Amino acid sequence: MTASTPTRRSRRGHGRATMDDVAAMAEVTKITVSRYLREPAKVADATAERIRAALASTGYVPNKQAGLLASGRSNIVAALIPNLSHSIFGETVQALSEGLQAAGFELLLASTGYALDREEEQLRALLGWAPSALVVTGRHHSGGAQQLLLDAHGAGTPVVEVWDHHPQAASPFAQVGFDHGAVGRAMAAHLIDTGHRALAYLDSGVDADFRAHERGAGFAAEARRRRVRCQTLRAETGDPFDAGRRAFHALCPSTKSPPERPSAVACANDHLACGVMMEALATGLAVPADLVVMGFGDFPVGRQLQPALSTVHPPSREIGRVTAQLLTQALASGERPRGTALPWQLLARASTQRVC
Amino acid sequence: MTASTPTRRSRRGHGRATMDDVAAMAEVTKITVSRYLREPAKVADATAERIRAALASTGYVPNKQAGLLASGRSNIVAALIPNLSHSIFGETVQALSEGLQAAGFELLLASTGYALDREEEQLRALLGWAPSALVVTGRHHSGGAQQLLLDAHGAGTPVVEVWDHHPQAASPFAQVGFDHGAVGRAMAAHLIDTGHRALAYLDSGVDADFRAHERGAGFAAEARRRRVRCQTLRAETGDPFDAGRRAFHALCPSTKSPPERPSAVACANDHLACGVMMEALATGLAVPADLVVMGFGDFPVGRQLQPALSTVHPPSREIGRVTAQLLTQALASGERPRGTALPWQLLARASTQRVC
DNA sequence: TTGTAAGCGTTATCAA
DNA sequence: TTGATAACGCTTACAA
Repeated sequence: MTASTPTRRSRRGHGRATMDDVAAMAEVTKITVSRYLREPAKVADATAERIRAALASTGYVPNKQAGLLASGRSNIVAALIPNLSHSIFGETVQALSEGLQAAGFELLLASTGYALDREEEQLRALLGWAPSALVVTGRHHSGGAQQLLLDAHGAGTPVVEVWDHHPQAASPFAQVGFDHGAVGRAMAAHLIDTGHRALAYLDSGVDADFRAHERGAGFAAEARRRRVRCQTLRAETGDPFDAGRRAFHALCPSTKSPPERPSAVACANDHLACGVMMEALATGLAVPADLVVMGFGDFPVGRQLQPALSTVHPPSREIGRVTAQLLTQALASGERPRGTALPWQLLARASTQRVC
Repeated sequence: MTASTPTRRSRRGHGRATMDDVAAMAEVTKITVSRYLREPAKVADATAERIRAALASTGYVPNKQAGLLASGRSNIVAALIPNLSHSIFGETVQALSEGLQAAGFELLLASTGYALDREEEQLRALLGWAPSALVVTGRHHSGGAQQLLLDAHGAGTPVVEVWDHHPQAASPFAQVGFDHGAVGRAMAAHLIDTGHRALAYLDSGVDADFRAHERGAGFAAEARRRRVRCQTLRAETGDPFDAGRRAFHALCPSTKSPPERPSAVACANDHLACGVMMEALATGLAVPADLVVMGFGDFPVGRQLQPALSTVHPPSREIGRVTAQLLTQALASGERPRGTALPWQLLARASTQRVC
């Protein structure tokens, strides 16, 4: 006993113990081992005991490709994310991963690096795993990618678009996120309500950051509706702090003062906003007295600045948590997942405080 | 011609086009299709043309479980990371993912949430995919996990420990990272060299953050060697900014002044350091005049603080990049990967500047 | 409660 | 240049 040299018969196998090895040691056939692994109750106690011993002594690890191929269903959820080094998506992925793991699913991850042309390629690679469900970011996809998603959807694979939830544009897929246009409008409204009549939106320099552009569009629309002047500027690519710094000078040349220049700048994210604010302070403008700045994302840095940065807190973790839950339910019941709009919060901190 | 209804014969299949469907349409057998997919040169031009057409019209996506099962090798690299919402690991994972994808590998990701007991479980799940290589964080593993890694290593699967590189402790696995003890010593040396004689290290509150503890040990050792007094405090769990704030009061009660209390505090990470510094400033201490603070990680926030936070810049992206490269080479050549020590940088910014 | 037979979709081997 | 056949390691369906 216990001498655990598994019977090696295979020519192609990779040397690990197989179910047959375990079965031989437990003096049963592999189907009984398989059954024990999935429905232990259906195996006699004595047999189970022998199988347990064999399992332990061989160090058996089931081969998933074989199992999935045989059963026809994978327990993989494939997710395609723009960028993982961005803590915002990191939180979503972390929560998604936790939720899925708890339910026995595995997360297969790919990132596009915000490159639209890589989306289709990556998606194709992910689909090769025959995932049980797909998670993609946003509702804007390249033509090829959209078709792949539609095919998967058509074949009954749940598809969830995270970080977006557009009230009108009826996507065929479930959306878990929020309306970025509404966020943009709320940002503009906040600034207008606190007395500003010359606004600017500093948009993300990343082409494929559609959600930032959408917030910008909402921002501009609200300004138009309220008949307030509004300027939009696209940030340069590269380090967002530096881009913000440079954008400040483009928006607020020292020769001008409001309403010639904006008295309030909203940014596509907190890092840009940070740059704008630091540079404003360095130039001698007071924040919020001379210039008001707000960002998006509620990055840790914003809370620590002097003055603290007003921003919008997105439901990053919630998106991951809810998506995991939705998918778990959908996969268990066989029904299509239904999207959810998740709440965000406008955090009016010191950087946009009205000065008396 | 385009009528693309694949022959559905299977009872258990999941409805996608298989290689047989493509073959039937191209009027060859599946092995020829398989060959075309892997070695197009070995297929006659006319045949290849028909296969291409069939491929496009069926929208065929190869089933990886089947391919991997048959070939015995997966192109999966499995990685186990403490936490993805932490931007430090996010950068590593992003770079790893980019490098692996470029070489045709896929990244299967799991996170332990810094829970040691989950490591073995997660590792076991990852191993089920018969990954071509394993990436784990650090060199401290639970007993079961260590055994699993050793087994994999013994079976010829490359194993890389990232974010660590211990000069003495000979790990059987390749290490790509740096010596945290050395970082701790350098931090202490920096503070002592700038005139401080009462130091403190604020350690991470996370039990499994072994690397932070190791930096602390190095820090304390250097202080001892230089005969400088040094105190170590474990941060509370929870929000690191708040933990830093509270730790400040524990370390520097208002009743004491140096050398009764430390004149320099090094922290396990920049967020803790931030908390310490903000609270010091709020309490009326000047930084760096009355108290010097430094962190670790070079988080974006540190550069933006007033004064800018001194810190250590770890090679986060480099670790991912080099690991991908190492594994790609090792898998191509069949040789074991060899570890690398990567350089970090101590960034002495304003928060530890000597005051004249 | 346990087992037999067939099959999942692909690739390796060897033959034509 | 192409194909027939047998794996790969597991699960489903159906018996015993």
